Formats: sequence, C-alpha cells, structure tokens
Amino acid sequence: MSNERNTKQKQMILSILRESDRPMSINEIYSKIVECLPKIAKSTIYRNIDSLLLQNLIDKYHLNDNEIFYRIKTNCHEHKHFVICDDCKKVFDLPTCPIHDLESAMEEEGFIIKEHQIQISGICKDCAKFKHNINT
Amino acid sequence: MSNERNTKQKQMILSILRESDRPMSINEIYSKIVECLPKIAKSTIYRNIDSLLLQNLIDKYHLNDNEIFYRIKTNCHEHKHFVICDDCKKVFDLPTCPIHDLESAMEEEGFIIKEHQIQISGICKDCAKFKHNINT
DNA sequence: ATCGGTGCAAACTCTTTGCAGATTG
DNA sequence: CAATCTGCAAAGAGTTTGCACCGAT
Repeated sequence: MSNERNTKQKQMILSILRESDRPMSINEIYSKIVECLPKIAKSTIYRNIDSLLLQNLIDKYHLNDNEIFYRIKTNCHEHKHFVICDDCKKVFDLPTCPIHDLESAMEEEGFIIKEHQIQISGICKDCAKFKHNINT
Repeated sequence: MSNERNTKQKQMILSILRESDRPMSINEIYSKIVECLPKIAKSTIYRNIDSLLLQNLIDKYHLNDNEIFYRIKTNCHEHKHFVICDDCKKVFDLPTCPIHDLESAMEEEGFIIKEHQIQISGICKDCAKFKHNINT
C-alpha cells in the first residue's frame, strides 16, 4: 500500500546520496540539489528524507558534535559501523561489529537491545600525513 | 588564570548533576533548578554548561536520536561507555572498553583517534519485566 | 570598586507545519 | 481526475547573543 510518488525531487536526493562517498547533511544535500532544481525548498528535502528513512532506504547518523548526516543504505553499508575523519570527512567502514560479543552478554542478562551506534572520530592517515608535511 | 567566579547558579548546576544517577538534558536541569532559583534564565544554564565542559568537569552525550545530555565527570565515569534504557533512562556502565583492540589496530594503520562514543539503547531488564507483567 | 555573571529580550539556526497550486499515477 | 507532493511563508523548538544591572572577589 505504498502511495508514495516518485517525484524528481526524491529521485534527485536519492541519486545524490548514492553518489556520495560519505554521509551528507541536509545543507550539503540542499547545496547540491539547487544546482539542478533551483526552486527546491528545504522543507521538501526534510520531508523526503523522512520518507526515505521510513522506507529504510537511508540511515541517519549523529556525528561531529551533533550534526546530523544521512547515508544511502547499500549492501556494503548495511552495518552502521564506520569511522569519520574530522578533517576530510571521509568515511572508513569497520569490517566487523566490535561489540557483538558484548551485546550477546548483555542480552543474556536481560537487556533488550534496540540499536547501537559506534562513533570514532579522529584524523585519517592521509590527513595526518599532509599536516605533518606542512610543518616539516 | 581562572577568573571564573563561583556563583550559586553554577554550584547548583554542579550539585544537581552530581546527585543525578543518569545524564540530564538542559531542560531537566532547568526544571530541577527553578525549584530553588525561580528566576534563573535558561541562558544561564547554557553558559554554565559550556564553561563546565571547558573546565572538563562534565561530559556531553548525544542519546535518543539527538537529545543532548550532560553528566558529571567522576572517577567511576571517566570512560564514556554506557548503555541507556529508553524506558526509564537509567544508565548502565560498561565495565571495559569493548573497542580497545580495534582502536589499537586502527592506530597502527595510521588513524589518529581523537575520541569515540558507543551508544547502545534498548530496554533494561527491569523495564522489560514490568512491561511483560502488564500484558500477562 | 571591578569585572565576570545574571536575567531578560531579541536574534539565529534548524526543523516542522499549513496551505494553495502543481504534479504524478 | 484524485491524491500526493511542492514551494512558500509562517510557526516552533533549541540555542546564542547583547545589554544593563547584580554580586563575587
């Protein structure tokens, strides 16, 4: 019973997220999309993001001290574990879930886990190298 | 060179956080503090929280889909790992850092880690039991 | 007495909502 | 053609800022 319509605005948002190699904020999506659809309203983006979240097509993250980012859900992104570089904002996926064992232990003790997020931030190898070169 | 003054507002905020067994939001702190200082302004709380963060006396967390909470820093809270019950908001500390090994591995590969947060949410044993009893 | 802190009001940012008209199926 | 979606404008939350006065040191 999906009465959802496939508007060019929604398609555009999806394709922007699909082509991005890192999670994007609403403002980043907006800046990108106005290039093609100059009259688009931010509220349209908010509404479409909400519906994409409900449809489980994208994930929502809180990074960098409370900025909200969205990322397309793909097979390789299914697990929500990644590391973000504070500098270049590039995202590095974690191959496995490092707290899987911990979760099992907690569930054995009666805690019902609904979700977990792990956020590691810092400076990636390349950015660290670059900064170092500047100073030497 | 701390020109910081020790006002009753700041003392009050600290003592409220010290006596709380869970992280508190600005609004929770405000509701508590107006009982004693009815004329206090929210901006005063924001400003004091900022200065307490700078002084490293409290920690800031993003929980429950982007609500911001603050918690007093104590020896037993030094490591930022805990689990929060969505229902009663009680906080359960994790005894150890479950991603310590992962971090070491990442740092060996050149990533400079600045900080990490792990957020696990769900329903604690007691709340789960309570809900179950209602339905049976 | 000095200078940082406070309360108040206004401003700002981010997000949501109401509505008339446009667009999709 | 009907129902959903859009753009616009206005309204709401949460937070920050400017300023005159207050109060710690």
